[in-house]
Amino acid sequence: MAMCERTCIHQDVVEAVRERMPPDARLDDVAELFKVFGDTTRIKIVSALFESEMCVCDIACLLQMSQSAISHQLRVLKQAGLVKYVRQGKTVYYSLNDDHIKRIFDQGYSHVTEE
Amino acid sequence: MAMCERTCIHQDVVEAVRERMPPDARLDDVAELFKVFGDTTRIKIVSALFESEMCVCDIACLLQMSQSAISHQLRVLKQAGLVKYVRQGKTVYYSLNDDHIKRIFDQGYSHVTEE
DNA sequence: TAAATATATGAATGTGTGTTCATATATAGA
DNA sequence: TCTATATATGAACACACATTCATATATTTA
Repeated sequence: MAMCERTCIHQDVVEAVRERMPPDARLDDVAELFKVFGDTTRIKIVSALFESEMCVCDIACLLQMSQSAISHQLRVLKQAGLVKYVRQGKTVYYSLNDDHIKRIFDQGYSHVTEE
Repeated sequence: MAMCERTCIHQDVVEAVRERMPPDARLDDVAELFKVFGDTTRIKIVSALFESEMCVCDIACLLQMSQSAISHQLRVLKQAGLVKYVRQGKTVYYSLNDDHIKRIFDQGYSHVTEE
């Protein structure tokens, strides 16, 4: 049985880190946010919306995926507060909610390209 | 049956967006990276390592989780190239690989706090 | 060399999630 | 009002994944 599951090795370090870390709830929110970006389909939708607002139909066409799959993922993006939409007759146009999203994406993008 | 799964509504928009979007492989990499950040345990480990390098034992102690669970997640972080480690006797000290990680985290963090 | 400790890892399990399929809803036009 | 089209959504299914459990490996110390 492992000793270290009950006792820390460096109590002082652990205490210091614990005090300086953000509260758990905050970190959970951060993970939740990144999780939304952590899907191929969703990141492609976001990437597309950087260029132009788009209707569901066109996104499905662009990504060669079913309309249903796109709708479901747009729902996730909407619930995360990343996209907004405007209805115009039969079609619904989606766009990004703010440009902070672009900054988050760019940081990730530059990380994978700088290698 | 939906018409829009075969035909785009705005061909011109779709074409323009397609041309300006990054290649699929790149976007897959970006999603993969964000997915690593998109887990509560991993984001807490990363957040802890911002403060100090730490051994597996202390991380487990800090997060009140099993040593095994932490080891498994450190493996994921290592495979993603986010952490490095140094062995010192029986203990292994993990630390962040570069400070780009901090910038990515900060963007996500400020997004969830600015609400 | 034997015992203790820190870490790593494979298998199993339960849970989460993305897509599909079928269908419902909403709007426009005939 | 009936039909066509664009979108939304619930259920089902397959797959991914995080943790646990048992155990292996590595290193130190007695």
